[in-house]
Amino acid sequence: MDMDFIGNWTRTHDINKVSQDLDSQQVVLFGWVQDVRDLGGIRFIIMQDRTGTIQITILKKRVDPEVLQKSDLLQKRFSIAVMGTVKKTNMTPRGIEIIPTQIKLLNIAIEQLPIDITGKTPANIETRLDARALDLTAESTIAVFKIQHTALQAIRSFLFEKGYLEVHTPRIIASATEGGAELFGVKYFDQTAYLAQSPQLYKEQLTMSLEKIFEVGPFFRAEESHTRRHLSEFTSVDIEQAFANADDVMALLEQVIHHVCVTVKETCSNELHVLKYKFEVPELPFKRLTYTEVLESLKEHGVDIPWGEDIPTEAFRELGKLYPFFYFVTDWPSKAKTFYIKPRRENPEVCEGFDLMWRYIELVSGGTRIEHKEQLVCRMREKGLNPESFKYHLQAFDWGMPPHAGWAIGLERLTMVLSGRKNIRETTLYPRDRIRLTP
RNA sequence: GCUCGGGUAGUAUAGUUCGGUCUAGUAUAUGCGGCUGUCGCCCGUAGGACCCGGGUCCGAAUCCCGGCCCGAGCGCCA
Repeated sequence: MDMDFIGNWTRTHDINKVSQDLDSQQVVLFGWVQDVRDLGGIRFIIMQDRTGTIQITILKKRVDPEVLQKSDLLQKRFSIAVMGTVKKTNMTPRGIEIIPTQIKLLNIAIEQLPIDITGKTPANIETRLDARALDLTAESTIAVFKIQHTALQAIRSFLFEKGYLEVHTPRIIASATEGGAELFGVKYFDQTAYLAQSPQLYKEQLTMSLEKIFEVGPFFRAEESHTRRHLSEFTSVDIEQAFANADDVMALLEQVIHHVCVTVKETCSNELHVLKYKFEVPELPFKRLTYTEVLESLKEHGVDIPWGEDIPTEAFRELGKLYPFFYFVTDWPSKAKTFYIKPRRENPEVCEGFDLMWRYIELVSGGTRIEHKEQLVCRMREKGLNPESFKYHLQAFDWGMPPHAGWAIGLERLTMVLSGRKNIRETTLYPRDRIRLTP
């Protein structure tokens, strides 16, 4: 099949920018064939780009024979350019259609696509991920990532506005940053290195220089987790701030989340409509429950957890039914949190760590950090960690480490909340999990 | 890692309980033909599948054993 060249054509409009205001004007559109409906004497080409779809209408008796001939060839996913006239009409949902004067065929696709991109016969997530590049062309999939983009943009602009500096810490590290989560090892010349599970230690160190920082980036956990909310590679939105405590960063966090919800709701109404999903902008402040209150609340509903134990998933699911929106869980037992979270001065059994939950999903975790070296070393030992392997981190505490606090949002989990997806792999372009390493 | 559940055309599924009209049904997709206002177009037509290996049996998609792959939940973790 002969292909055309773009030549001197330039795109004049994104497809969603073509409106009734452009009636009778000539436009040049680039995109793909999403669907062809041929009724005999009339043929409708549904053309798609990342912004939406538009109908190209071909009246076979009236159209230029060359255009007709070209349109005979078109199949789903063929990449095309269309020059044509915008026509106002009451016969399409958008009130416009394109009457083509010239069509260029830029590239072809196979006849039998591995998944249905129009949504008529939805495929399972596994099948979709195997053909992810194609799956990502489905309007509903695009919608998820537009929402993610909008959320991230909202977070960034909010934090920039508040004076946070965006930073980039290493992904390749020499040893465990936190203990706990398993690390992926990598060959690093003649040494063994690891993929970072979090920017935690670096961002803490940066509070003694840049004071208020944030970072968005991928982190890696070599856990055996096999659930709808875990990934081996995920995107973390981290902040850390000097001269602040848990209360300060919780207040910041709920404002960030609120701003994200408002922004997504305002600017992604089409995407939310495509996804058939609605959410309410949460009211501030978010509910704050202490760990002890959570246990009491669970006990009233028949779930008995001894104080000090971690809260199992099943209990969180129960809790999510009682508090179906955003809520904080604060004042965790010190032994249930990592070493760098600060125990409360008046009662060291509990700490200044918190989680922001959405129903049963842990969206964010954070807290006040320990700023004194001796206490930090002491906590490392309690957790069975060797302070020697943290010597480069610990030396920073000799140089005027300020009191500080911070948090980390799981971006894919936040996207689940904002898009109503129930599997985290739907909110990641190319997910990596216990099983999947491709595509 | 543990416990369940599953593997049938490109996709999504029915059939498996209790083996036999299963020559494996349906939808959608694909090919071909028809149709001038569709928008999940419609109508006709064609081709297309029982994860692999072994066993029981006159007979296995269905039962048994082994393998491979996948999902959900738990644990771990965030």
